[in-house]
Amino acid sequence: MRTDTNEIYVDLQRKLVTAQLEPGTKLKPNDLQGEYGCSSNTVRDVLLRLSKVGLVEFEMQRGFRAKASTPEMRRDVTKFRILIEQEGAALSMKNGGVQWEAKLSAAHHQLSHIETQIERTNDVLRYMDLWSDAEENFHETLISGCESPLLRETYSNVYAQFRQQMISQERNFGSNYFRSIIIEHQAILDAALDRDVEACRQSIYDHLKRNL
Amino acid sequence: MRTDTNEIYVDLQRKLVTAQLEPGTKLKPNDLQGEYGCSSNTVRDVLLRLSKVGLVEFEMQRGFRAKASTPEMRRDVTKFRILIEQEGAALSMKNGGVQWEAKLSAAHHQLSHIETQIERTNDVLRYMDLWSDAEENFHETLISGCESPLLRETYSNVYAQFRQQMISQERNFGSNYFRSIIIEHQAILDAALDRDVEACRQSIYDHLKRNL
DNA sequence: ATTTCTAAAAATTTCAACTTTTTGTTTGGC
DNA sequence: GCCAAACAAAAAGTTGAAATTTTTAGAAAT
Repeated sequence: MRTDTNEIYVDLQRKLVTAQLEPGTKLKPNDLQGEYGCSSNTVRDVLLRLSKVGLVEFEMQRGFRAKASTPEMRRDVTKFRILIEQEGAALSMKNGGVQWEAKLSAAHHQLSHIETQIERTNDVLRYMDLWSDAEENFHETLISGCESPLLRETYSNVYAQFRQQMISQERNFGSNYFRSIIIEHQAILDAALDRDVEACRQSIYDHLKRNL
Repeated sequence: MRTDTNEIYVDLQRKLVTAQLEPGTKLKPNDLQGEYGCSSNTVRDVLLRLSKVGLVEFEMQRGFRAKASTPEMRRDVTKFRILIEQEGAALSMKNGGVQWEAKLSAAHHQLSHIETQIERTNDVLRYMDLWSDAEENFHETLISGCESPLLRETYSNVYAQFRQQMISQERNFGSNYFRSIIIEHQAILDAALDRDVEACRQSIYDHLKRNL
């Protein structure tokens, strides 16, 4: 009846990027242990692994806490995400083949479908999880042709941290917001498929600059 | 009489970046436990923390191994290091004050002193540890004015991985080698102090391109 | 000879008790 | 009344062993 360790990892990860565990919260293995019906040591293991992604801060003899969120950190993670995503996209445009174009096109189609639904129904909550996955998938697909495992892994971490930092901020989730990002995602896709590196860099910047 | 956990971390880290633990080696907590007079679980903790830096690979239910080294990975880590270092240096040149210039100048002075010694005496081994520290310090100081904790942390990890990947390769440690890098480090310093972003980007590239 | 299956061995992960360190509170001195 | 030392409570880290999983190796079957 024990929860699989990997499920604990995934569950904690989700709680961290959705701010169910708010930034700065102390994460005590002993408290969390109860939730999952495992020993505190197992939780400790999971938290160490989450600290690799940057969602959790670890300090020797002082335990763990959900990574803090400050205006400076939010600007930092945004700047860094822009850098990595621009570079990854540029490399993808250089190296990517038709297959990359196809995958990107598909990812965008799916994302854009969900975003249109949200805009029409104005029911953000209902589609939030779906949208989250699709957004991440689109951005990761964008850089997926870069042929650099290190860059991709770094991006994946930065994206997670970005979510974590911003989620508590984004109270601007009206349908206006989605009208904007529909256009922004489209601009990124168009530039990418055109292999217009400068336009793509610009549209990535435009997409994220509200967080600077 | 127990070894402090942090010492275990530092010791393993050193063995990893110096290839005393060769890339790809399986790292079994049970084997290493003996070396340090602690339980295997403590070693496990340390290895999880080292996997955050990217020196150790971890796979669930399959344990740990020193990160592998292949030509592709060496190229990847080099490309990525160039990217991060160029960007960090550019930002430092933009944001850095006199203090940054002073620290950079000092770091270079120290490094250049050691490199001159090595070139004269041709006794690489004797100065290797000193040189390693000075080289890392110079490059980290170069980007230290970038005002982005994330970029600095990423660089620190990438630098460590770079070392790990290259150490087994660099059999080109003759005095020719040091003659070259003395010039290269000087070029980086000069460009940085001149705040000539393009020249600095170029000299960073020139410094690392041999590994591409 | 190659593949598949099974049993033993080895390695990894989990656990709950124990030790150390940190944190917070109370008490006593100034 | 304020600071500091001592104490108590809580949290973090460590341990050795048990439980689980993966790997290895040998036997049986195709």
